[in-house]
Amino acid sequence: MAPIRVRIAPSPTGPLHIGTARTALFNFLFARHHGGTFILRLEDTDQARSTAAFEKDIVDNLHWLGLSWDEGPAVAGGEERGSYGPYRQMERLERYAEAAEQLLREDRAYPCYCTPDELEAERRRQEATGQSPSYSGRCARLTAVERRTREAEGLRPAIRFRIGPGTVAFDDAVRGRVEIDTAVLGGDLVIVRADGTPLYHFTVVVDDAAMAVSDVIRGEDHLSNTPKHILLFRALGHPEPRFAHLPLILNPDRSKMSKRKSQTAIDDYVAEGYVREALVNFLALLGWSTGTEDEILSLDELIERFDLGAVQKGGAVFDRQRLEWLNGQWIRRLEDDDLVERLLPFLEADAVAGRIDRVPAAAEVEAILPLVRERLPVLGSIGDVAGFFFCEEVGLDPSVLIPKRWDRATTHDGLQAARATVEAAGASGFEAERLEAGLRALAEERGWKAGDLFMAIRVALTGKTATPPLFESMVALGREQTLERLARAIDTLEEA
RNA sequence: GCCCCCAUCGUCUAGAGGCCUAGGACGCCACCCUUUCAAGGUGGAGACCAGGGGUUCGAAUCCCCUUGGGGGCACCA
Repeated sequence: MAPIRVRIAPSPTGPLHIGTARTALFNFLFARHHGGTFILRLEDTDQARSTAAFEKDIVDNLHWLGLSWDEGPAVAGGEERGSYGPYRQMERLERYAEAAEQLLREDRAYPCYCTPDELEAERRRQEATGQSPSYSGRCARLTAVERRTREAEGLRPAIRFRIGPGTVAFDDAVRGRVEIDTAVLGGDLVIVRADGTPLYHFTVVVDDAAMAVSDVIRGEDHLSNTPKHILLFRALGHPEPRFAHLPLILNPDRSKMSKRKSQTAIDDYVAEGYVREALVNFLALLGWSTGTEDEILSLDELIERFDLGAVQKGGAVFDRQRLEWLNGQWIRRLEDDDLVERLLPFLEADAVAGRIDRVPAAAEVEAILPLVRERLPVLGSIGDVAGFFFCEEVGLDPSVLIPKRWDRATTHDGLQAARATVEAAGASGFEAERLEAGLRALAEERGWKAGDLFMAIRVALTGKTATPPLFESMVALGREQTLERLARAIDTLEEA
């Protein structure tokens, strides 16, 4: 059997899309599971929409996800590796020209002089009469003389591939046998534009053939196009690869996931603080499952257990809540120093945005990790959860400062007593258990509910009612800061 | 319109004829833990397996039809 070679072939006409990432992942898992080769090919023949910035976004984010490829551009705009290159379609133009030439020579393709306007009009007429849009084949039987006449008129032809009668069948790895009548393919297919640039259905086949791709694993949106590809493989005299069409990722309304209805750019998820492990884990389980009840799976585990045959046929709705849960699971599993390193950029962003006053050192972040770890649904929440540690002052709203069951006087009283207690504990007593014991004793002595006292202190120190554990937070904040913030809260109550 | 694909809790899914009075996870609800928020633990609600016909001793699982949903039909990818 030929070696396993699969590819992901994004076009740099937009940022890396969730769906593309999922297709890349499945190709990657398949290749790694079988010890095959994973290829990245950039389909940049749509020059009007392709940009270097999108290429960078795609390549960088694929790297970020950890989906390393064996052949293709190593980095955006950079060198390529692999012996089947080049891996950018705009650099493969001669090959398409040659292949088109071959098809022309064998009369499996022909020049078509119809203009876009004429074709558009034809399509309109067909739709108006309830027919399905299909090229009439007007230029299919032009004689050599007729062609010369048109050339003499200065007309530049597109090239059309002849779609013969019959039915094309293939065995899809996830769907089983699929048969499609070629009559339904829309007529002879344009493979090269009038300006000489090749079209997708053509380049994909020429390249998959040239790159010896063994398995084409892609989204279900290509299922209906597969017969065109198979016909092209045959015309080119190349054995066709195996096909596997993955179920689509869906918007909440079950339509194909789109930018309009969902957040589709991987980069946006990165920016919010989703970790690669969670995204990969989540995407892998969208449309595939291990058949067991295991849900938290690392990339290595996914590789080991991946099975194309176990892929679901129906589309899967992208459920953000489930992704968020998985993200929390993975954040809890990261090593301390790793998590710190991933948190730092978010703190830097918070500082730039003025949400915190300074960027803490790695050691400081590591020190509060136990306090914040299980409170981070995404890395980007670090500012909300722990920002008060890195602010000079905290915003104090008297109405929040005063606990529900307390009034202003009690709160003032409570904070003053608390401050005295903390101060009396001294530097040596500034330790979570001692602080808690001292403050509990204070509450008891004054007949206060400990929870109320703690809440007043919590808000005084953090400005919020939902925070990491209080006493550990006091320790992390330091004695001086704690006393200072308590004093400021007391002042605030006096002024209000 | 035509063609293709699909169909188990709201969502992701387990299920390859008897183990299913359909299991797990997310979300939701309750309780426990608890200084708040999380996390964690326990329990619960939630699917007449889209509907109807077959096949079979027996069907979520096989076949057919219907319905519903999705995708594709470009000189986009």
